[in-house]
Amino acid sequence: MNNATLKDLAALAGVSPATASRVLSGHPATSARARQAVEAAVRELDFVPNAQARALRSTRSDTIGLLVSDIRNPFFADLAHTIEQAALNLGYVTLLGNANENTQQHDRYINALISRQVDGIIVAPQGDSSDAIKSLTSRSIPTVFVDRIIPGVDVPSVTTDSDAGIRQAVSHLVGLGHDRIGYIAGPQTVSTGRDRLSSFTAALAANGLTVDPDLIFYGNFQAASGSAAVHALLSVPHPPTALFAADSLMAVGALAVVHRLGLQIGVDIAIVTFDDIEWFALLDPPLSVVSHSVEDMGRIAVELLVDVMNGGRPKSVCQTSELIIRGSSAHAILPRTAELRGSN
Amino acid sequence: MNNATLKDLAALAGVSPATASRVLSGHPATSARARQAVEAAVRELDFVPNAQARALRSTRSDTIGLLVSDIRNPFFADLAHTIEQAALNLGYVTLLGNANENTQQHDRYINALISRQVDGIIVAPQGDSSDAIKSLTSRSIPTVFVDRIIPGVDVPSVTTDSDAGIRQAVSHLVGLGHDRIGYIAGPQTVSTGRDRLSSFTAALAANGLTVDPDLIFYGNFQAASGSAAVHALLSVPHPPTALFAADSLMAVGALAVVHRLGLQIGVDIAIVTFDDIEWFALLDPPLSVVSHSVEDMGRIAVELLVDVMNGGRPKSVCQTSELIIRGSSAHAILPRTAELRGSN
DNA sequence: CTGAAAGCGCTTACAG
DNA sequence: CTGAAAGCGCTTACAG
Repeated sequence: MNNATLKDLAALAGVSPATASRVLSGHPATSARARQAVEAAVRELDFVPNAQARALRSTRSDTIGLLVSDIRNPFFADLAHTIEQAALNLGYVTLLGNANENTQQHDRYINALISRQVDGIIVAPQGDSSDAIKSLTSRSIPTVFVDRIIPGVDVPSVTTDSDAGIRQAVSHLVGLGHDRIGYIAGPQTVSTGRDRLSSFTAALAANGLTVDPDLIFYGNFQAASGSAAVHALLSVPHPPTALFAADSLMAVGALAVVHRLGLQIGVDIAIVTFDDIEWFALLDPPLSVVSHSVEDMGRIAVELLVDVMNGGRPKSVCQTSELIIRGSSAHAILPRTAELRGSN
Repeated sequence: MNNATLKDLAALAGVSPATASRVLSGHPATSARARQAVEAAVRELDFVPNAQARALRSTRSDTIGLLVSDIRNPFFADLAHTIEQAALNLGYVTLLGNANENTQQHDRYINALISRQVDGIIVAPQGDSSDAIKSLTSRSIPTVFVDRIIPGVDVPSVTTDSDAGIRQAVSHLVGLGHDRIGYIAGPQTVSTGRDRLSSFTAALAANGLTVDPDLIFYGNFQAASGSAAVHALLSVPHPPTALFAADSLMAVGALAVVHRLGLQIGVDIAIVTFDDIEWFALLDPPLSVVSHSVEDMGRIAVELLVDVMNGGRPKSVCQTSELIIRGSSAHAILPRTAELRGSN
C-alpha cells in the first residue's frame, strides 16, 4: 500500500490539507493557483482519496446499497443493471448484495450495508418482517422497497399490480377452452408470492371457475420448484391443461420437465408465466408472459430513493402488468389433450 | 440517524471503549463478565459497528470487490453468485460493480473500490490496459483476474483454455459436412475475444480449411451484435452453413434473427456457441455449446484471492473447455441448405 | 483482563 | 482565499 494521503498531497502541492481537501471536493473558495498545484499533485501521486475517512467525517458516502433476492434471476439481474446505471448517473456507486432468497443472508447484507454507512438502500425484502429491516427504519436510513414489500412497514416502494395481467391471462386461457389451470405459486412469505396467487384466484372467480387446491403448487421462485410443480400437478386425478408460473425461474424448471415428458407446449399443454425475459420470445414456441417494465421499475426506485435522501416523503408507485400472448398459449385446447395426458 | 457508537455501548455496559471493542472483535483477553455486559448492551442498542471507522483504523475491511463485465450476461450473473457465496463463507462481503462492457465505467468502479479500501479485488478486466488497473497493482492491492486477463500485467488469473472445446466443435461441424462456418467473434480488445478467435482459426487449419475473412464478424459480446452478425454473414456471396458464436449473448441475438428469417436451426443452419447457459438446453432444438465450469471458476478465483491477501503468489489457473453436442448441430448438412439460403 | 491515549485520513466551522 | 485545530468512530500497542 503506497497509498498517498491528503497530507502527502498537500505537502507536494505546497498547500494545507484543508485547501487540498477543498480543491478535491470542488469547494468554490479556492484560488486558481491552489487548484492547479493540487491537481498536478493528484496526477503525480495517482492520488485516490480514502472514501472511508471522508464518509466518517462527512456522514455521506455517495454510495447506495441494493439488495436483490437472487442475482441469477434475470429479472433481478436486469433490475440491478438499470438501478446501478441510474445511480451512477447521479454520482452514486451501488453496492450490490444478493440474498439468494435466504432470510439470513438478507439480514446479514442489510447489516453490512448499514455498517458501511450507505446513504440509502433499495431492497427487495425477504420474508415477512425482519429485525434487520427494523434497524433500517429505526435508524431512519433512507430506504425504498422494490418489487416486494413488507406489510405494515411504512417505506416507499415500487411494485407491480399483478391483477390486470393475471386476469387477462386467465380470461385468455379460459377463452381457449381451459377450465383446469395449474398454478405454480411463489412462496407465501413474500408479498409478490401472495399477491399473484390472490390475483389468480380472483381471476378464476371472475371467469366463473372455482379454485381447486389440487391445482395449486407452492414453489419458492427458484427453478427446481418449477420442475417439482409439473410432476405434482400432472399427477393429480384430473390434471390441468394449462400451467401458469408465478415467476420466470419456476417457468424454466417447469419447461424442462414438460419437455422431458414429451408434451408439446402450446398443443398438449398451454404455458403462461410472469416476467418477460428476453429469451422467452426465442423459445419454440415462444412463451406467453405477464409482463411489466423492469427499466421503469429500476428508474423509479432510484428516483424515490433520491427523494427520500433529500428528506421527501414520496408516494409508493405501482406499475400495471399486461399479458403478451405468444405461441405457448396460442391454440384452443384439443380434444386429444386429455387422453394424451392420461398416458403419463 | 440514532446510531449508537462504541462509546455509548461501552457506557451502557459499564466498561471502557477498549474493552467493548475487544469483545466485539472476539479478542481473547476479555472477561466473561465484560462479554455478557457488552453483548446485552449490543442487543439493547441494536448496535451495528461503523465499518468505515474500523477499516480506517485497522486497514482491513473484510470486504472484497468484484467487477464484472456485464451483469445481464448470465455467465457473469452465475459467476457473481458463486464468488459472492464463497466469499461470504469466508467472512467477506462482496461489493459488486458492473462495467457494462464499458472501459470508462470499469475504471470508475476500480477507483471506487480502491477508495473504499477493499481487502482485495476480483476483476474481469476491460480492454487492453488501463490506468485504473495500474493503480491497483502499484498500490499492491491484492488482485485476481477472472475470465479475462490483460497481457503483460502480472496478476494471478482463472481463465478458460478455449482451444480444446473449439477444436472439438469445428471438427464436429466439419464432420457433418460444413466447410463454411461463420464465426461471430468477440471484441479483439478483450483477451477472451482474441483467444477464441485464434483457437477458431487454428481449428480450421487443423481441419484443412482456410480462413475466409468474409465469414468472420466482429461483435462486442452483446446481443445486438449477434443479430447484426447473422445479417452480415448470410449476405455474403457464398454464405456459411453453420454459425459459431463466441459468447451466449451474441448467440441470443443471432438466434432471434435466424428465427425471423425462417431458418430451421439444426437443419437449415447449424449453431454452436460458447458458454453453457441453463436454458440453452431448453431451446428447441437445444443448443450445442462449448462449455466450462462457472462454479469452479468462481471458487478458484476466491481461493486465489485469499492466497494473495495472505501474501502468497499463487499460479494462474486455466480451465479446459469441452464441446456438448445438442440438437442445434446434430444433423449432417442437407443438400437443400444451399438453395434455401439463396432465397434469403 | 482492563483502561487511557494516540491516531487512522479526512472535513469543516472558525478566525484571519 | 487559506490554515490550525478539532473530531468523525473505531483499534491497538502500552502500561498496569
